[in-house]
Amino acid sequence: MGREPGTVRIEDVARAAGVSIMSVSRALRGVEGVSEATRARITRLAAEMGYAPSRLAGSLARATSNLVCISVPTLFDAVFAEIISGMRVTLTHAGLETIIETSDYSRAREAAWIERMIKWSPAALVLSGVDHAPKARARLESAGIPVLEIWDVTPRPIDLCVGIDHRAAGAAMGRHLAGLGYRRPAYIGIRPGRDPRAEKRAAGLAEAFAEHGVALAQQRVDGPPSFETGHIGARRALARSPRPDVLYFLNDHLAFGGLMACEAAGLSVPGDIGVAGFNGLNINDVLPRRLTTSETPREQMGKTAARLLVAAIRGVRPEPCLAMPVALAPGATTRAILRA
Amino acid sequence: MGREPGTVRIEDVARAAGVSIMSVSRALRGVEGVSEATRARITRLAAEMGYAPSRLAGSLARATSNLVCISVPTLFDAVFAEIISGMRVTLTHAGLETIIETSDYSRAREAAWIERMIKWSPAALVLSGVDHAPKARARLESAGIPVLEIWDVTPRPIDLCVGIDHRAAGAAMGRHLAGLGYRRPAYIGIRPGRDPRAEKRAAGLAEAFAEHGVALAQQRVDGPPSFETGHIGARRALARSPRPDVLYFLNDHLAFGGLMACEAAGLSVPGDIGVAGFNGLNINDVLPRRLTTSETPREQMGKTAARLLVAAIRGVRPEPCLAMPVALAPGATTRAILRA
DNA sequence: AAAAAGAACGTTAGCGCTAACGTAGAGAGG
DNA sequence: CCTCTCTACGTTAGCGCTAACGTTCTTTTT
Repeated sequence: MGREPGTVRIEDVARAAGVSIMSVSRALRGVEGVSEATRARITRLAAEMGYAPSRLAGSLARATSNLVCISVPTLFDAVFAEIISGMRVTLTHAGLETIIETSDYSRAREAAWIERMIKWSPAALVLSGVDHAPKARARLESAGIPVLEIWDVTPRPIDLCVGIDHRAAGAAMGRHLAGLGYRRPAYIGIRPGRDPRAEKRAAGLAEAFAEHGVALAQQRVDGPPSFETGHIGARRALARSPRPDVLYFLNDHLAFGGLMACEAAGLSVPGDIGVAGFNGLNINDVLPRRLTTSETPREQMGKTAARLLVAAIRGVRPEPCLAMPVALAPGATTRAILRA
Repeated sequence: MGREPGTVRIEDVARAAGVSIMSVSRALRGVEGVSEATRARITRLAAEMGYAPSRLAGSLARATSNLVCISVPTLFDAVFAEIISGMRVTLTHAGLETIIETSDYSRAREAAWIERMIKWSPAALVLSGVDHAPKARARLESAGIPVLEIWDVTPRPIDLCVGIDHRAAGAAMGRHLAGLGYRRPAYIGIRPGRDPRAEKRAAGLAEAFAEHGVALAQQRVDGPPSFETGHIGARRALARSPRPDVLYFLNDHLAFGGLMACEAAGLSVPGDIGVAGFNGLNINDVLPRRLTTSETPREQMGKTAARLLVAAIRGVRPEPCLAMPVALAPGATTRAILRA
């Protein structure tokens, strides 16, 4: 309850300007109901006095804050940093503040965080993916807060979703690789259940190869989705018999680690084995051989998502689900043409 | 002002429990003044009713929130993600919520953000580096909010600082490289003024070489601190005459890009040219030749910083400035021994 | 010129919570 | 038996702001 002694309150500005606090409130919020002359005087005075309107009080009075709470699995992967970066421009422009959480691929952590965030009366919530704890989904649907799901798509989003079709992306890569004549594919990923999007891509890949009567081998590594994990996964996959002829990694991080492992094992890429990743990270721009990958529009996805979200916050309900394009980017780590 | 219809208020819980709202408040906050039986009953009821105490109202009444606002230059670089990750564990455990901002290496953006954050009555602010806009510093000193500066050190922090001595780290690398016989060093970085810490490292390196009467060449690239920027910078540096015999990059990202550029140019590393970076990123774990670099304790720094910050929030003033160790990590991208 | 309309303010009543203080009743001490 | 103290509550008065509704006073309309 202690009122900070140095704090300038709206009342102080009102007194100094010789008006009521409502005029100050209206003037500073840019709301109608004050003459331009008065508004200018108040604005100047407020700046001089170093008045900073309390968001706590304002949000409490309006029963909603300008916070947009964003949950991503991790920030170690630049992918989510890029999506967030894309969103921020639009959100900041709309006067919204962002809170970021990293769930470390845990639904329970995401659910607990949602519970905490609701207490802030946020303007909106942004979740990564479309697979959430059932409790969390129920809570959100009853809370009436706009929810945006990013990075994945579903026909039944909570409110809005903007993402990519991971299964289709995996299938596209699968068809591409199968078309190049690969017949002993292996997927290198982390423990199942951690990253649902990666599982969908793997499933898509498996589907595509299944059309050729080929089964997908899987090599799981218990660890974070890192360079090192790809390195380990590749080493293990290479030790298998028969040796895979192409490795599809969870993402480009793992793929790069895997590429290093293949070369360290004395294998020629793509001569002896193919390597493919996912995302189109910028490490690709400096590699002597570009990684075969699928390019995802992270920044653009963020921008689009934020635009839709701002509209939703303002009461517009646009199309509920938007799928962004994924571009297959054949590189030099897989064959260029069908091998006879 | 609209009271959301579905919202459960503390009053609703109080009525249901047949007690006053203060008992509910006390019970749920774990404060003394309620019998254990009553507390248990209230806690159970609150959970059943789905009551979520409003942080807005609570923070307003207390005149301080549980928000810790953290500003970092970028999240594209995993370095800051790791520092944040280290801090979060401790902060979350202490019941603090984190807000993250990326300033994109702009003091003006940092200053504007500080201004916005003050309106939330945060429990503390965390800034990256010790070089801030003068206005921002003044504002913070008068606001009475605990401020933690991370990633760099200074004898005169705003409140607390936990970081590393970048000049010393640069000097240590300089002495190491000079000791290996390198005499035509070049620093590859981004536009001066963007990253003050990198400038300090470059200055340290220059100092060390100056002791041998050697001047440091500099190659600046106008761009983000990325793989690509290192690639471009290295290409340009290699075109110079005389050609440098060792390249010290802003960080490991640039260094890796530069390493690729050197190899693409047909140079042998470390035979023809040495390459050194900074940070000790985990990409190093999968490279065929480890990059010569300085390892920084990011996660540990975050943990330590958060511990100090929590203490400061609770009113304890520990040592104001803490320097963490930086470990020189000679790799295979520089000579192993002095060349005759 | 009287009535209606509109601009530019001010007043009132909260938003949902907590600090500080008040109070009733039980138990202890003399 | 009467204080005294302590526990377990309740009551009061805000925290700093905004929505909704008044109140002037000027301008427009008929």
